Amino acid sequence: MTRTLITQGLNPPQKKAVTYEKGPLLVLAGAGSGKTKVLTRRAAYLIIDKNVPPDRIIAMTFTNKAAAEMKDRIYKLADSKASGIWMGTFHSLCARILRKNASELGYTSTYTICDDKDRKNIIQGILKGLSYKNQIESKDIIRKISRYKSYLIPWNEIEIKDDFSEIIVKVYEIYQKTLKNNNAMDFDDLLFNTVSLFEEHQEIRDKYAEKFLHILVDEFQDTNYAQYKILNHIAKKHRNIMVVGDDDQSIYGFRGAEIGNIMNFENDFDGTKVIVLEQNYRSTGNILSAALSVVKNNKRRKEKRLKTKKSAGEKLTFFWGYDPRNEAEKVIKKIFEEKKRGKKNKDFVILYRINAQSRAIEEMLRRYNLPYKIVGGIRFYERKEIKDIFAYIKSAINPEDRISHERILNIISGVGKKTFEKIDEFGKKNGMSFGKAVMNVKKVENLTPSQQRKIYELSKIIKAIQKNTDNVYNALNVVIEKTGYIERLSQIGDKLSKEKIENIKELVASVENFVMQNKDKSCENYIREVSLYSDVDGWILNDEISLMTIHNAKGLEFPIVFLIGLNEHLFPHYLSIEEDNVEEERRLFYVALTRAKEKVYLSATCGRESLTGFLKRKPSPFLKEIPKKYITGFEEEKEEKEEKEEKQINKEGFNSGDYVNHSVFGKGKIISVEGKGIKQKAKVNFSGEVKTIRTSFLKKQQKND
DNA sequence: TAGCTTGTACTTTTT
DNA sequence: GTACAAGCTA
Repeated sequence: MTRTLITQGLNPPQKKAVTYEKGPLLVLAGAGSGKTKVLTRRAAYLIIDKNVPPDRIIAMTFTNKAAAEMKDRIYKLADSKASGIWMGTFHSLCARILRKNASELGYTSTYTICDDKDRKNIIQGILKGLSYKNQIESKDIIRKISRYKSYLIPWNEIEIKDDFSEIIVKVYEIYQKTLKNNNAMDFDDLLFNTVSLFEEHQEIRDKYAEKFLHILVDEFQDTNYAQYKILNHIAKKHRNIMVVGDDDQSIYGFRGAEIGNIMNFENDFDGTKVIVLEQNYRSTGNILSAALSVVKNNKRRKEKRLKTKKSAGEKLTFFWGYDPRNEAEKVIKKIFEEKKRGKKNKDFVILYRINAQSRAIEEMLRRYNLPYKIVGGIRFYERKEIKDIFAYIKSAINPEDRISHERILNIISGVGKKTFEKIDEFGKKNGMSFGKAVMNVKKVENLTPSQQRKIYELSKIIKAIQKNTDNVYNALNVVIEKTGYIERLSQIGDKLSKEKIENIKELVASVENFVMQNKDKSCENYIREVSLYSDVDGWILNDEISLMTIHNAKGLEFPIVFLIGLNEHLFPHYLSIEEDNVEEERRLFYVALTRAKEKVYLSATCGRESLTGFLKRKPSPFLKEIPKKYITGFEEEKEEKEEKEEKQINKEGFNSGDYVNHSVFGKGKIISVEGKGIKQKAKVNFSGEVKTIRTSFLKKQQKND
């Protein structure tokens, strides 16, 4: 692509940002203002127009998906000239730097990256060992430790004030030592250790600072202290750092994101040029105005004048659901209406505050046979069967990794914790890594002959994997063939096992793809990449309705957005109120609305059934912040009336023998009825096919219908 | 040591 | 209504 094309179609401030010459640059980019476009065009501009070698440019994003999209777009602009550019998430780029310099910190380059589940297991083990288990929850400890790490505070620098902080420091210390013993790091360590590396070895820091002529940072409002520090280090020499962000979209405060980083950038980097992008290209007028009216209520923000050239469009539409199921059913009704007007499944996204809210929607989508995809939630790579398979490969490449070894030992029937400890003890006595101890299992005392035989078989499998570590596809096939993992699953033969086999097949396909697309096909490279993958990343859009949390939706756009569960307690979440974080929740609401291009549907429930009866819930206070001229269907007084109507429907008596109608299955005859109220279920015969269905989904039929 | 059963607590957001 | 953990038994 030529110079003129690189700046073609850009508005003046965008063009200014893309072609900015030298020094620190802060781009305040409102929602939908072409943030990614500016970043990718600038990268292409530097490479093609300014002849900057691509490996001297580093571009940091927050999600792998954003990185993949940027990569894709830059290659479209600059072709193979862009190859070699450092592009990825903060975590993946740090992992890369650490892999090269691991020995300086006492790790090897094959170190393992622990995911959340590993972390939880380790912490729980430590709590058990210290008999703190009943005093404190692992969840709280994990949060605290993670917080300390994101502020770069090691365990031995924490001031002990009370019993609680004493426990935390103790657990933190043991946790770090355990990780080190396993040649392992968690997500926070990737950032923490990169800073340690730079600060303890200035010559290494200087090397990277010299190397990176240009630094480009996306979603700057979500950087935490550690990330900010990393940027400071690598920007030290050339100071060509461009950060793009929107303080109104800062929604990761709980993870240590510092909105102050964007507020103070100008102070920290002398001579910063500020460019503001205020032209929104995504949403219609009503959507943008509604979103801005809400976020305007935040005190801590930079004033902006975001505008759109699109027409006002339809108003936001609000509706009540009696309870989450009824709300879900109404969402689906709206989807069918929109589909009649020509919309496709992939045009819809259903957003919610917390993952648990997906259940009611999911159930209903399945009932109506609508294809959907949940983005986030249980991540593919955190599934048991996938972690098991990976544990074999991880054990082969990192002999210090006890966690993975313990996992694969446990798969063997007749081998458990006791056996693991015996091998561990043997290894420690003889100065061997755990992996080496496994290789010498025949010398371990007090094992039954069958245990010895089985573990010896395992050691042969590990050796076979080690012969194939340069190609992860071959290594994976060794694992599957030699362990008989799939055979064992198919012998169980239930629905769950079949699903697991499908997941493994999906894994094989994705590994095959990885091997085809990457020069470095090694197990190390593959594991390092996917350890940092979240579910959003592998996300391919078929014609499916998307379901995700608002957090996961950041950076995405859809023609039609449903935002459900707009109730007190849930949104803003009650815990965030306790933590005095309502402004962040309001920004989250802003992010949700600004995902929409054409239409926003908002909904709340009157409450939900609970053990103590019907629990009434008020609407979210954010709804009241939307001026009436932008929204239709929301009147607080109406709440009561709607609720009564819903109750009436549910009171309709259903008896066996009644003829009923169902919106999907059609006409049927009730065989039997069970339960009362909203939970009432009926067995219904739909022309031969008998189904059990909640009576709230049925309509009574007049005799001659 | 493994698998089954019972019980209980749950429910923020994620790289 | 689920997911996980602890406890019991074979």
